Amino acid sequence: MKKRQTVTLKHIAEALNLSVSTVSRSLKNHKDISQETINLVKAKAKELNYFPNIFAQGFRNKRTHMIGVVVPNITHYYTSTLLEGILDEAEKKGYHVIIMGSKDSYKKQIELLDTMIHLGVDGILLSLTRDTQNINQIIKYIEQVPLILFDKVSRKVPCTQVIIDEEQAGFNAVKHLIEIGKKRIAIFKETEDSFNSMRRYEGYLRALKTYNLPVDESIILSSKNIPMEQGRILAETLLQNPNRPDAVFCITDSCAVGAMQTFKKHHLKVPQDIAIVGFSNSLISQVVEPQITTINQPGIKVGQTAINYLIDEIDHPNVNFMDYKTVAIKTNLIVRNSTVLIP
Amino acid sequence: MKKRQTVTLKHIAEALNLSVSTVSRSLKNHKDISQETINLVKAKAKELNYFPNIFAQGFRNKRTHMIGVVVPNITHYYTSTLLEGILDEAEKKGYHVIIMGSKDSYKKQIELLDTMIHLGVDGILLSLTRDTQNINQIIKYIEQVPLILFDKVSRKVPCTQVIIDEEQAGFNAVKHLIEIGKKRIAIFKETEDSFNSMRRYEGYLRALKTYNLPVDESIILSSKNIPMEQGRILAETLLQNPNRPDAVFCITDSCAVGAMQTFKKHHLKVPQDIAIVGFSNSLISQVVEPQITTINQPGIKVGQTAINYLIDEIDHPNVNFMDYKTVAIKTNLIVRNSTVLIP
DNA sequence: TCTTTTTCCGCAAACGTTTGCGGGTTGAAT
DNA sequence: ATTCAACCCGCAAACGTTTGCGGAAAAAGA
Repeated sequence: MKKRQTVTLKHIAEALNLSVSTVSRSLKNHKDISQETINLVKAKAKELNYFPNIFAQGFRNKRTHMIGVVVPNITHYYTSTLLEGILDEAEKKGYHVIIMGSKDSYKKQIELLDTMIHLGVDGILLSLTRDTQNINQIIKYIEQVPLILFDKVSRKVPCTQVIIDEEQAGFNAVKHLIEIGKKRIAIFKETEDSFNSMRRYEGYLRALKTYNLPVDESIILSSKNIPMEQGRILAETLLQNPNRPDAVFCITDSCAVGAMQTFKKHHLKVPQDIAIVGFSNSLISQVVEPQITTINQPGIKVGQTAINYLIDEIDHPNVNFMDYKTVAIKTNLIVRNSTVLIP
Repeated sequence: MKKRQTVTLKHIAEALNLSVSTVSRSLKNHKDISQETINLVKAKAKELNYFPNIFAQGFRNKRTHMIGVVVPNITHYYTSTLLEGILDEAEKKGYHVIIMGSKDSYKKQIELLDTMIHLGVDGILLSLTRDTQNINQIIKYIEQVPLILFDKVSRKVPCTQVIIDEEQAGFNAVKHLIEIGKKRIAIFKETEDSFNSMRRYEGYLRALKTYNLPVDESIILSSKNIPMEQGRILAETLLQNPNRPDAVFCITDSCAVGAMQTFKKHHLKVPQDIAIVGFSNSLISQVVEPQITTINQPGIKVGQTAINYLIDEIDHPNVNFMDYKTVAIKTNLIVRNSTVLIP
């Protein structure tokens, strides 16, 4: 390993018999410098393959052009689409991204945020862990650095938030079930500490209300989190119900797959006997038989939107504390064979 | 947004009536400093919540404690497990990670590597794009900064490489098919420019040879890349074969799922009529019916191993150019219903 | 011709940390 | 009492970039 090349302003200055300051100013088109000199400097800079030393810059100014991203779990498919949007957009705008995973631990989340601050990031994109109760801790960070919430958010935190329109998505899912003639629609959801699940549930309720269907607590099933196994368990529970529903809206695709497996095991026909709608349009929703009708979440767009709002906030630090907004990205329903028979 | 707190060595020095240099040395246990002073300084540092300015440090020394990771595609599930291993291990070792995606473009890959160098990363973890022909470009980077290849690698690049033992995995997959009594085993693979696929294919050949089965070119099917759709197409092709195979080893899980869909469409029984082995142990291999026997790749371990070798190389820059090695992480076969009937 | 303005550029300080060097103090050895 | 280590610690320079300030040269006005 050789020492890496390191051409500095000084080299350009010496080659051109100019001062370092003139070179520095030329490269950023300072008005004090003649166009002639500017051209000269830029040419020489390109010739020598000059690149500013990020650390000297970040040290002198306070800008580092780095953005920190903290998410609960990196290996989740939807998360990776969010990250893709973030990374692409960041690169376009000349920012670099540092990603860290909090493993859904509040304590770890705080540690990571501290690290980010100390690393000197210009701003932070945060997706909250499920057990984020102590909002005050988070608020302290907002006072130190531009921070916006995305995906897993909380209304209680006063900052800009970018999410998908969970409520509308839930509404559309149930509306679809109603439109295909289902009358008794169950829901498998998470317990109250999940913001996303709560909002989807609100959509469910609004749809029932809009179409004058009764709300029956006995077919509203919750559990702490919803992996596939939980879908099976809730499905078993549901089948105990003397008045079996003719459809179920599952808050996640995994849960929907688990539920479907159980229904099939009990020789129920999907969608004739019981229709299923999932959430996420994950890969598995497309490979099971029948394929699952689901909500498509444009993760890339959420990521892009989030980082653009963040960069905007970084560039305009004057914005008022109370001047934040919630941005809801629209979803779309993808209809497949778990709700309607397509030849 | 308030200005962020910025406790420097100077503050500690003034509070203790010491010089900045003494404080600096105390914090790194320099032998010139008395234990008494060291304790004093460390206590005050903690009290003031001092944290070294990364940029001043990275500027002064040449170490940045940042590691660059370049992968073809972030949204791939296996990639995300690799990243998880990398991120966790990096954090433990006090490094930060910058991730960038090359979108499987060679040109973009080069751009990203340049960016990483200019960013001043201490080392680079690289998973090659498929179309990486010009190895010389890559070698230039090796001369500038510690770099190791992982997952998607090339033997031609002289540096440490961390991969799974693809050949052994391929061998084990086919060996399993032979052991359950299959005699005529097809393979769906990628074309020659995929290192990983080539190695798995070699394992396939070795297994046939070991068990004295003939190699039949007519049931060795390749295509440029292998998504699910391609699995269906290759399966259709295979069914044209007058002498139908009784098993197929698919180089990816997606491909296996596609193939299975086609076989079922043609009313073939899996595994009785034709058995299937996939590769990756991805989520979809577990949700289709029947579930797919597949190779489990410990992505987290690969990631951990890769970054540990890299950090080692960073810490010992004296190592010789030719002193690199290839590390192959063992895989394991997960047997499911696509090869044997489990009640 | 002399002053005033404009244009263009260099000087030097500053950011926070690290480190070679040199100097002061202490205690022990001569 | 003098010398000599050993032990602590401070001075100052350096890393590459940015920027306020001041000044020389050229252009304009009188």
